[in-house]
Amino acid sequence: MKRTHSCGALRDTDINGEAILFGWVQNRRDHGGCIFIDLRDRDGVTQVVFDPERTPAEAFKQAERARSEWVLGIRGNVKDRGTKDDGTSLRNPRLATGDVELIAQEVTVFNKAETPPFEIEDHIKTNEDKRLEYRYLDLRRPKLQRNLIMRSKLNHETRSYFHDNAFLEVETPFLVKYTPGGARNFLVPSRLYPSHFYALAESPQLYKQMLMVAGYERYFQIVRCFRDEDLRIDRQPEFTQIDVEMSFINQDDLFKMIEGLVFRLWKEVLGIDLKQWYPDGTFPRLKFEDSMRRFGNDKPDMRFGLEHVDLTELVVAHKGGGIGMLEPMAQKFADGTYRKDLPEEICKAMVVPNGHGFSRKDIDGLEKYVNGMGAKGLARAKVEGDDGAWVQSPLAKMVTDEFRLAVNEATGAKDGDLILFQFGNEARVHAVMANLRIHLGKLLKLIPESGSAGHWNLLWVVDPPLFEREDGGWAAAHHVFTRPHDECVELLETDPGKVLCHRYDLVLNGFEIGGGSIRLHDPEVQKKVFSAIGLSDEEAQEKFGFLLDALTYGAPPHGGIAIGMDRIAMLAAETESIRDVIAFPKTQRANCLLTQAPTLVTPEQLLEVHLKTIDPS
RNA sequence: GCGGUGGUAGUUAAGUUGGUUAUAACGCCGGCCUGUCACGCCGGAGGCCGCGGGUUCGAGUCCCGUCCGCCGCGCCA
Repeated sequence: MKRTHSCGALRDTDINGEAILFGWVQNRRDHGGCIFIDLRDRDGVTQVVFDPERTPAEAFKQAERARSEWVLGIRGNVKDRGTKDDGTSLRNPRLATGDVELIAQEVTVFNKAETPPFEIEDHIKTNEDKRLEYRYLDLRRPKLQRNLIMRSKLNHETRSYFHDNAFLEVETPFLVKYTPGGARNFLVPSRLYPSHFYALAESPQLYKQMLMVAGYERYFQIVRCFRDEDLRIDRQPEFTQIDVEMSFINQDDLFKMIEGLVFRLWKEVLGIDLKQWYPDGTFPRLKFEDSMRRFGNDKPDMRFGLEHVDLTELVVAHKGGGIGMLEPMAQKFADGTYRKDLPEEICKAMVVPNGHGFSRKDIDGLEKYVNGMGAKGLARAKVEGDDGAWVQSPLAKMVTDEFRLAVNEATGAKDGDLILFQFGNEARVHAVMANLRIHLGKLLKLIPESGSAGHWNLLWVVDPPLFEREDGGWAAAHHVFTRPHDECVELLETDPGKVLCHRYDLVLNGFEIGGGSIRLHDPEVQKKVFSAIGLSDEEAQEKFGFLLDALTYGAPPHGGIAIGMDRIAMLAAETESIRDVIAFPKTQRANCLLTQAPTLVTPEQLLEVHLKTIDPS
């Protein structure tokens, strides 16, 4: 018996022909006379009819015995589904093959099946641990099959696009030298060198730069990366990047190349023309500083408003505006402890239009939410009447009229609106307000809980600072080979916090789907960067010596980007978890419920790699 | 590391102030049924209530510990 069609192939044009289908029993409906079996493969489902008047007795007996998930081969005649006696059609418009059915003539049972722990259907609700334990069954579900088929197309189009644009696909090592700083590495003990370890590559970053030095000019790779950090709904310990690096280009050239890729993927894989939103083929650019000010993070979801308003200057001008909690902060700006251009503390507000609909209980719920984010509370005020009075607000009794009116004006809040405030540590306020904005966006149904709702908002976030605060000093906010803006180079020594750099993130509907930079290839500037973060020449040499050496042998100007394939697939599949686009994902505690990895190993295995383990208790 | 939430039949869930034999739906098994397509009807089997301790005459329910799933914070250059 040889298969002639997939289970999703038959159409009314095949009527009166013969077909042989192989697949799994999706469903069996026994009517005492007729038996219907829905046969499923990765391509679809076809209804097979066992009719005592048209099906040989031997095949009919097989249908009586068959059960869910048995693997069958069925030869039969393709027939129109016809009509009922009253003339209504028996065709099933919900099925791609619903115009036809297969009248079984011969059945081969390739395999029987245990009753699966859950049904192989999209609509069945099963907890994720069970799904992961029986992942090979979960993966039979049409939804997951669609996701992985789509992901395969993303891979294919990505390769095709880069080959069309003269890129070379080059593989790089997974077993690499441990590099301190950044993400935690997985360690792999060396058998040949006692006490020595490889690290699993957290990305091919340094290798792709060396490929540029080697003159390969255009490199890409769809590559697995490993990071031993705690997991999230969009993070796995091993994940896939589209890794890209180009020589002799500037930021605009790189953007153009990646924009072309995203346009192509959406067109070819999803059938969506992004030109309807981005007619000139480019994505908008938003300065990091503006993104932080308006949205509180560097990956804003701009499908909706609820923008933040920075009130720090007002707080300072009004010396706290009568609100005791704001006074220490105002004082520190006044006496010069805090710089206005690099504030350590800020005050932000967000206006909920017509927020009077929020009850005390609703707002307490919001406060509970932000407290979970590390906030100390949620100051709020409902604006009422033509004079903009604040009501239902703990601030109302303290606030001066001048400050209240100034805040109303700055935020644009008017009668019926609700203002929410956060103040304190800059990073904390941004983070809390950014999360609160998303939370409210979903609560107010400005964006869906998950998914695009048919709206793809793409942008570049550009020009972030090169350094971030750390323990009173400065640390590299990105990798240390990020090129500062030329006009900022002298600030490296005088005012590192003000140095901006050629780093960029690609953002889609509030998810960072890619990030990269133009690299630093001038050894003099590189030294100044190391110096600013307190890294000595020796330390730099120890950590990155091989790349620093490489850069001295004629490095071309170069830059690149890494794009998160899992996140793109997740967003494109309109699913809320990265696990739905990965065939064999791990749990949030990085367990594999299917194989039980990680496991203990025997003393002999440990001895071979020269390790002793310590009982954590 | 921290916070939240959950773990009861194969699966998904309900289970009241602690109180008789722990429910339901789907699935499974058997019977009936010739047009269903998440078929329908009748019947049946199926339980370490995550695990370990404690309180109590009595624990699915209360307390302590622990393991696991999920969500978030920290972390992720």
